[in-house]
Amino acid sequence: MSLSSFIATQHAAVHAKRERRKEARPGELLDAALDLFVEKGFAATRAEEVATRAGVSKGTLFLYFQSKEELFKAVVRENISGRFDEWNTEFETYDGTSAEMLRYAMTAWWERVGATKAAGITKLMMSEARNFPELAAFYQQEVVLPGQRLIRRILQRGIDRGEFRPIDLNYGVYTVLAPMIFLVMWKHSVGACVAADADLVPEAYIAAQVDTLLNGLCVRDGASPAHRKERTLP
Amino acid sequence: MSLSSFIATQHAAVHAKRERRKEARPGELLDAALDLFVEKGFAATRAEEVATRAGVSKGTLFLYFQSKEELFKAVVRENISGRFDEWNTEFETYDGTSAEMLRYAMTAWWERVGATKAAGITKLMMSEARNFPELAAFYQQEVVLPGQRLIRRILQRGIDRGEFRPIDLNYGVYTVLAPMIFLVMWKHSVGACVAADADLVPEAYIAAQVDTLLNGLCVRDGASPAHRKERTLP
DNA sequence: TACATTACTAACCAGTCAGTCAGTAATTAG
DNA sequence: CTAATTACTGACTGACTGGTTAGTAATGTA
Repeated sequence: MSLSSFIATQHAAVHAKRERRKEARPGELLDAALDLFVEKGFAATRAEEVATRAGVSKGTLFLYFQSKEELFKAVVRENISGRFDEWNTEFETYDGTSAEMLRYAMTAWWERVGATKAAGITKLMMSEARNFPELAAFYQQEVVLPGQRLIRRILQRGIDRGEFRPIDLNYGVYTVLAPMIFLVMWKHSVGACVAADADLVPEAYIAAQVDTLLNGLCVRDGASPAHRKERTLP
Repeated sequence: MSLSSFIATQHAAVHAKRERRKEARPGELLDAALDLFVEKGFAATRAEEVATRAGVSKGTLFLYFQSKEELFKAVVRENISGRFDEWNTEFETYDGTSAEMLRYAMTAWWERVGATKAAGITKLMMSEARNFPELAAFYQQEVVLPGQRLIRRILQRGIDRGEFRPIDLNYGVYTVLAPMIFLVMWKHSVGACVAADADLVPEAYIAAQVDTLLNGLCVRDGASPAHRKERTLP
């Protein structure tokens, strides 16, 4: 829970007194909404619960956001959109090999997005896009397309430099995207309710995916990289 | 729509006459439920809609299934569980290379599962597991664990034969699983409502994933396989 | 202190939905 | 043909929810 919504909750619990804090409300409502949307999804989150967690009544929520859908859009804008500028410039100035760059991108993505609540929004959209087409279109424009462009640029760089094989980028993008989306989905579904999920450590998962992505499963013809152990045939 | 539920719908539409068909009802209800669960998810599917599509009233649905959750479990048992015996024996008798085997497994999975309505159940579970923990536990036992064991056996075979690198199988399983789950999620979310999805052809996607999975993104040191085109440095 | 403004609340509305049950009608038994 | 059985119906219940609004109380102003 964020500091502001903690304070809001304390206010609601301790003082029964009604307060007027026009500037703070939207932020507190957005924090509460993010928590609940991530935890329960869009459809299953009740407007009144968001309001209560933010320390206000349901009426106040609809005073600041004209509908539940608008509330959701505001949450996306607040937490996801606008991060892509930062990422794009970061990768323009990167000067290592493309393999290193891809590894860095995927590990950094986990630290800065995958492991945060923002990733819960990705899971939510994958889950509920079909039932809320307007939100899906919004998210597609605001998040998916920018993300795909970024991945494509990394792969294109590797191919241009002769480091990566000249694969079809239209599918190569998904080769990078799929393991990340899968991890988010898994952590927010199975991971949230099945105990047996402890054996999927995100950092190790990402490392394993990058390794296979770069080097493949098959044994190699050429020189052995350090990580590969030799093995005798049975 | 299956033949039986088509007949049921016709009955409901044409004859207003009430019929007694005790043996046919469960199957028709399960067919209708599968369609609707796949299309709208578990929570968003209304019991009455299932009944109507099966050509009966809501009361009749609850005559055959004691609750919506039990209806869902029956759908899973009918459509998914019990397919694993067939798969296991099929792979026990396979005698090609492990690379071929993996490619075969993933393409066959798409044809026999991914492209069918059954895959919609996978998407549903990933989406709603958190809100329905009991269903999640059921699905984990009935579907997820058997599936993971199967993938693990394929990879283990490759490693035992010296065809695959000796990777950590606990993560290797996800290397194979992730692209398939991602495809299902994508097709059932973005693919169901965003037009720009036409550029993801499942068969080509699977082929690209298998290729990268086996050979990696990086250019190779050794001899070129047939599919790899040589490319001059810029 | 008196009045005006407005952030905020709580009761309310209209609509939804899983699950129930008294009753109806198709079928079978006697 | 009558009576018993039972598959089936649809109206109903009670709980819930997004959104509205009349009214309340905190604050500013004079």
